[in-house]
Amino acid sequence: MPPRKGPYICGIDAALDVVSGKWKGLVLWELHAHGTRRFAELRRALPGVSEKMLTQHLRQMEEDDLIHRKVYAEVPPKVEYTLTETGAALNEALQPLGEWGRDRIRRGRLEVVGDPDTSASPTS
Amino acid sequence: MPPRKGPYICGIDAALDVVSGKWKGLVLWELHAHGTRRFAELRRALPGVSEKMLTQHLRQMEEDDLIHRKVYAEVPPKVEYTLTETGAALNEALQPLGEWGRDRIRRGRLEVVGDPDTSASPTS
DNA sequence: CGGAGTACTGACCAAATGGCCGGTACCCCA
DNA sequence: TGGGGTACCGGCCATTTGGTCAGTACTCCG
Repeated sequence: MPPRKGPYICGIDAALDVVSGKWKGLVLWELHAHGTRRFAELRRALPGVSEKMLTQHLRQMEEDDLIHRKVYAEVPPKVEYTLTETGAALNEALQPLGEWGRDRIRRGRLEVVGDPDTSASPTS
Repeated sequence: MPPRKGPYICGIDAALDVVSGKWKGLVLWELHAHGTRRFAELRRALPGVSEKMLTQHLRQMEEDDLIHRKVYAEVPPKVEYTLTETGAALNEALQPLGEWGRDRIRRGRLEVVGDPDTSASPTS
């Protein structure tokens, strides 16, 4: 694994690079919503995620300094994940995007079909 | 191609779904910066993109109602791409993310290694 | 008349991504 | 004593993603 692909053209793709991965957005979201989550809690929060992918994503995010991993040397293993400052900042930056996404979901992912020209006769 | 994968857990992944793709972020960026671009202009703006991928991405973005495609029935083909309102809104929503990404690039993708404990001796 | 440009499309292939399953080491509960 | 839970790791495989290359139809330029 190369140290995060290549030279970036603009900030957008640097950021997108870091959040691309089927579950990373959700992990960020979970951690943002709950502050601290254990491995199994995250797994349960992400319906359908495999343990392998979850660990893999978590490790990458740790390497990218988005999350912090705290291991307790206890007998039934216990690991807690939290957002780092950078991760929290990312989440802040993701808020408008989430807003946009929610809007999009609300409209059924489709703009109304009518174009401005035909808007002379509304709903009748 | 299913109509944009599945039920989304939150707005974030709905949005990420729509911008994931090696060049989509850059296309958005280009269109935002220039307003209107022709196919070949976009190709030249994205160093390394293949024509196939570019068309593919553009078609998906059109289907997602992010961009508008205007075909001129001229002899040497001419097609112009512009952002739709939705696309422009997406771009707005991406600004903070771009900001975050630029920050990240500036710091060389790495937080300073020193931890708070050792910060007693500053730069002297 | 040949070469380049325009905006694509499709075949074929390689790499990346992610899913399934099995194993680990140890504990608690019935 | 056996099953479930904890937090993983690794192999194998299917799907997805993206790249390379060739072709299209027609025009402009030298």
